[in-house]
Amino acid sequence: MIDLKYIRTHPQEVRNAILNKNEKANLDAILALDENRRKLQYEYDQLRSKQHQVSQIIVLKKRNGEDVSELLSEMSEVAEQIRALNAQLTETNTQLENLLLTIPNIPHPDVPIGKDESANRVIKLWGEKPNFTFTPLDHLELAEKNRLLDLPRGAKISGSGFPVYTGIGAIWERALINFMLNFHIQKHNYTELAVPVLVTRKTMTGTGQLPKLEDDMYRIEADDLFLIPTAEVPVTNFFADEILPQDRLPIKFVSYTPCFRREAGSYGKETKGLQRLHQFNKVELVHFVEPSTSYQALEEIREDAEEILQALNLHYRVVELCTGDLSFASAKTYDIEVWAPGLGKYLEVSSISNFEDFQARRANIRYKDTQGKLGYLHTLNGSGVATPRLMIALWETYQTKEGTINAPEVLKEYNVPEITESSKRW
RNA sequence: GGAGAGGUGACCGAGCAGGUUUAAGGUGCACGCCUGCUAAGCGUGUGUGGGUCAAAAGCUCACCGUGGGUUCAAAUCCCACCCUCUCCGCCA
Repeated sequence: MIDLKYIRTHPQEVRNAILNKNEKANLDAILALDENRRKLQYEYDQLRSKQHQVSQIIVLKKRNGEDVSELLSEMSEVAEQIRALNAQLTETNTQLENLLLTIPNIPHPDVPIGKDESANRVIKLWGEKPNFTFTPLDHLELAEKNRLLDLPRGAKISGSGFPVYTGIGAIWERALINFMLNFHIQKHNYTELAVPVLVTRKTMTGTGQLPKLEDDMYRIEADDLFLIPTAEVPVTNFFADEILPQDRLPIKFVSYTPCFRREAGSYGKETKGLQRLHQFNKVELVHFVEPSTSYQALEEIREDAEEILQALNLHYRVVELCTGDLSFASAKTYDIEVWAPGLGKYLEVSSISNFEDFQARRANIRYKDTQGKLGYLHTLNGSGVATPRLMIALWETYQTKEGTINAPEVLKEYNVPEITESSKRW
């Protein structure tokens, strides 16, 4: 959420942000409602103040046995006006709040302005595309050969986009999650959180998924709960409506959860194999920081996520998103894209964003600085990383001429078996 | 799901047969005084948000789980909901 006072004083800047992000929001309506609200508030305050004063007079007169019936009937009218004003005020505030929730975050000035991903900037390449002496298979072919996945049965159980990992495929999945969690906990000093995957509407609004993306969320209608699209939602809201002392910052959480996305409107786009799913697993990194340090923290999370790919020795690139490709709540985002040799393309495995105080305002997360002053802290997060596309890159990168798959060194510590002919155990 | 108890400021805790309580008192915290030092004691201050103001001060409004309602007036009365605890039932 953008500060209403800021909108009032910098309307053009907000207008540009909405435009550059390809969003729609009615700024004029907000400004008009704001003005009306302040007018109503003033009138309401005046009348309430009068009511308080007369109330004291009534008390005194009654005590002296004087007649107060005239005052009462006079005040009865004032009360009626107050009720009417209050109703208008409540209505105005509700409308204003609802509209405010539709204003996207303002991109950081450094972010390249652009309509879509064609304006994104590749800012880094790490490693090289592996060379094969044979034509590499894609992950689906490899999975079939080695019985690592069963997508048809997943579709039978739940519909398309709900994968079943089988045998060693499942073991690798579990090991990867464990590896990434331990890596961030031990090397990067994160605290692990195991959180609910069903959350309330308020929680979903706090991080900015609602109201905009309701159609993309799975919803449990009977209880008005939502399945989380990312651990960002429950983890960031962990401190909702709280005030943290500055000396506790930064706070860094890592959390593994399954993630659920309806992907409404994206059917047919890059859906082959594990590329786009309704349910997948992800390890997420979340930071709560003092505002002046948030861009430093953004780089830190990017490095933390990159190190996972480095440890697995996978080629990847880092992309800085342009304004048109930024998410609703983000001020600046990096995507990390890993190379998938079988598919012959880069796949997004991590998205790292600084939300500045946008989520903190929505979720009401503040901090108290050393002078005792209150302010909204900054929140950030990044995938560290999502497993399906990571798995694609792993299988496709570590495949052999025989169609088997070697295990990366770091996963061997997790007793991950090599994937060979004899791996087909069922 | 049923029955009961409860939800008040950083914390504890009074107020709850409506009106000088614009939330008592205590603890903690901050500053000051006193003291050889510490402790004790004394004094002062001590929330959040909105409005007004160039800004600060000041003034003012709102906030006693949340949302409605009754009333000239609500922490206090009424209704609905949420959360916590205890017991029962049901399920793991």
